[in-house]
Amino acid sequence: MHRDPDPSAACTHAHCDVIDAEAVQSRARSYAASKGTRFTPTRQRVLALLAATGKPIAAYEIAEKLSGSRKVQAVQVYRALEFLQEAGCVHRLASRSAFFACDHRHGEGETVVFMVCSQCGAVQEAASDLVARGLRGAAKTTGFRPRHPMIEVEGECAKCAGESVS
Amino acid sequence: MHRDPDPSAACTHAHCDVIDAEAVQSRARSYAASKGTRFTPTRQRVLALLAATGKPIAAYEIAEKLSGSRKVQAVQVYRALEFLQEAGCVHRLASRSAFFACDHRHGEGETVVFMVCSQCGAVQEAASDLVARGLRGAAKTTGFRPRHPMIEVEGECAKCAGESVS
DNA sequence: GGGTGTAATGTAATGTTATAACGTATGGCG
DNA sequence: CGCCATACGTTATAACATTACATTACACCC
Ligand SMILES: [Zn+2]
Ligand SMILES: [Zn+2]
Ligand SMILES: [Zn+2]
Ligand SMILES: [Zn+2]
Repeated sequence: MHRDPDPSAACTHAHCDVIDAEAVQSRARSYAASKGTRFTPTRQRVLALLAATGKPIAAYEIAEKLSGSRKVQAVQVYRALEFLQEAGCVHRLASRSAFFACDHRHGEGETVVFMVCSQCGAVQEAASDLVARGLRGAAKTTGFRPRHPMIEVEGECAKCAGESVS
Repeated sequence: MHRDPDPSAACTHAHCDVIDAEAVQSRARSYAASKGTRFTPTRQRVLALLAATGKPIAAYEIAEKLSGSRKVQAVQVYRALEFLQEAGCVHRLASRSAFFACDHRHGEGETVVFMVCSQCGAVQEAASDLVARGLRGAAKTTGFRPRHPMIEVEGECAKCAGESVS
């Protein structure tokens, strides 16, 4: 997600950009250190799966994919996801009740837009100052104090839009 | 929701603005007429409840509240909500999986911001052209074709913010 | 090494939100 | 009335998420 397409990338999935697994893992690791907690194997496995998948997937899907001889229960996945979201490595997409990895370092108070392709499901992120200003303006007229904006736009990514035209 | 506060309004709930039930019902009625469908009693009851409640409530909560001698099943509520959303009388709040009535007439392609108070749960709506432009700008940089934006901002409404200060 | 306390996990059950399937009823229309 | 589409009633199930509680793993100190 949210990286320039790289034709040489190891992704076999035409519509999924790959995220920087190294970067995102190291972020999780330092978050854990800063909180006196651990970046445990389960958390690592969930994050690695999300990073490799490159688009939003459901928690139960993660549980299934990680289940081998030992079955991974949904509750374990939710626990890992909670940690990873706090660490800023993973976002939840409310419109789909799905989770995806993010290798951005979002600044505090940054207003991020999730653009979700209705064809392939891939998500692109973009920070927009203009949107942020618009939200502040909208809030001002009613005296509302904005805290946590959530912006999800459904549409078609460049690849899918291109294909449907051809 | 989304009306100027009116101290003379019949709302006993300090934090819930009341919506124009008449207007919203007539909108549902004309939508039904235009589609050759009906604004049936169940649909009327769901809409009336939402209008009177003035803030988002869950589908199962609607079912409970409407249940008297005859129990109203969730599936009936979801069916009514589907109709009402198509009619533009009701929105779904993804961040809370809840539904609320709306007496706005949103223009086609209008970008609406839902501002949800984390204290009292009330929702205010505002259309923002600036946000719309921001979204178009963000989309442009990646070639994304936006279709259906969904913008939900959590924060504190003027009333609750005022109270917490005092 | 052994004791202690917190973080994390395992396991089972339950809660919450949403839809599928299918037969019945209703209402408009010719 | 007979037909057709819409809507409803009922049951079941899918999909998403959390609670509760017993147990284990780990860092820390002695
Ligand atoms: Zn991100
Ligand atoms: Zn796509
Ligand atoms: Zn509205
Ligand atoms: Zn409030």
